[in-house]
Amino acid sequence: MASAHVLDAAERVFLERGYAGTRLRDIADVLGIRPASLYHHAPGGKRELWDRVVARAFDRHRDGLRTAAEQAGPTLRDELVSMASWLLAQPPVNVAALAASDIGAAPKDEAHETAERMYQSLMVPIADVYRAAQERGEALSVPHPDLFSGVFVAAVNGLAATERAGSLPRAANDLAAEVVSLLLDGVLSQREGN
Amino acid sequence: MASAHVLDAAERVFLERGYAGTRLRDIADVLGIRPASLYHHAPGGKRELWDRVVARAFDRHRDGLRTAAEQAGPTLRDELVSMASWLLAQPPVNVAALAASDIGAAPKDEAHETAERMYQSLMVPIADVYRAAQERGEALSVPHPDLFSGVFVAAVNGLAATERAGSLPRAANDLAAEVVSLLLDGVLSQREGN
DNA sequence: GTCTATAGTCTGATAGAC
DNA sequence: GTCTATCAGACTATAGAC
Repeated sequence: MASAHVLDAAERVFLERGYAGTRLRDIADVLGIRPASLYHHAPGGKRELWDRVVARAFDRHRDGLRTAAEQAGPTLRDELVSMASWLLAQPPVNVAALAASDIGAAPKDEAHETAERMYQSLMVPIADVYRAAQERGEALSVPHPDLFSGVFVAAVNGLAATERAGSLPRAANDLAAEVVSLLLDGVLSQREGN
Repeated sequence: MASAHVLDAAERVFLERGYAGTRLRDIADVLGIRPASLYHHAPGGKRELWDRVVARAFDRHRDGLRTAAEQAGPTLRDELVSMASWLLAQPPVNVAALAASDIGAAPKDEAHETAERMYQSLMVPIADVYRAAQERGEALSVPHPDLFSGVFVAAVNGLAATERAGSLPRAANDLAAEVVSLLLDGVLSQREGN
């Protein structure tokens, strides 16, 4: 049960309004059915839909980020640009903010589980490529991969938000390259890429 | 009406659970009063409490950021470290994510107003010091102040979130200096400060 | 797989006493 | 300024027909 079609609709609404702000009615409207019909696809109701949506989104991010890194060039910069592009191309709004809004509301143990899953799916893949680059001797000045990955994800999401606000009209690939350059080279730098 | 004490309680709960996830009961519990009593302080009910909390928080951020910049040294780096420190010392959780959770839920015109207020209070003060530094010839490689301010706010918030997750135990001032260094110098750089 | 009908609960809000 | 009592509406969820 709970076909991809139903989860797509649920994800769209949950991402836009958060868990508490979403009514079953909203999801049903997107599908063109009645709220009661949702219980055929997800007997556990609203909470089951949420859990499935979050789990699927995090898995997608983990796989997408890993694949993006693998398909990219050999340098940290190439890998990060590829990952940032993938993130920027992702569905409207960021999964992290979505999950964070729920973390405050959900029971403590469930919140912790969500936070852990987010960490594993978003931070770890980035920290991994960063750590590998460190071992290759590429990245030096920021010792902690976790610090970098946290800032990276936040920066890309912030960039996406700023972009959608309309104040920065330009292409997605350019944006990815620009934010990566900002993090790798810094704003004071004038050096050429690598 | 709506004393600071009441707004403090409301802000604490709203910041933690978001607008939709907050019940008047929760705010009343913090104050040790009954939900109905809240209507004496805010006749407009939940929505009025929210509006006052958001307006006050944004004003506080605008003033706090401006003051932090003024009290800091003459360089962009000093100003940004001061601003980052102030942001990191702010109440639990970030105002941006809070507002964003509401933007998806609120009516379109109100959402636009909230977004505009957030932009004016968070992005503009940072973009201002960045622009001034550009005119002094300090910052070069990122042409758009809006791009930088968006990434800056997001990075600091992401840093705060990562910090609270417990994986990076260290002092707040160090964190501020580190994230500013990351943005100004980049991770590949090994140069000394400016 | 979707529907109607409805139960049960929660929540925002109002009225009026103290 | 806070209370009790209460209403009206909205929401999740269930039961059972089609």
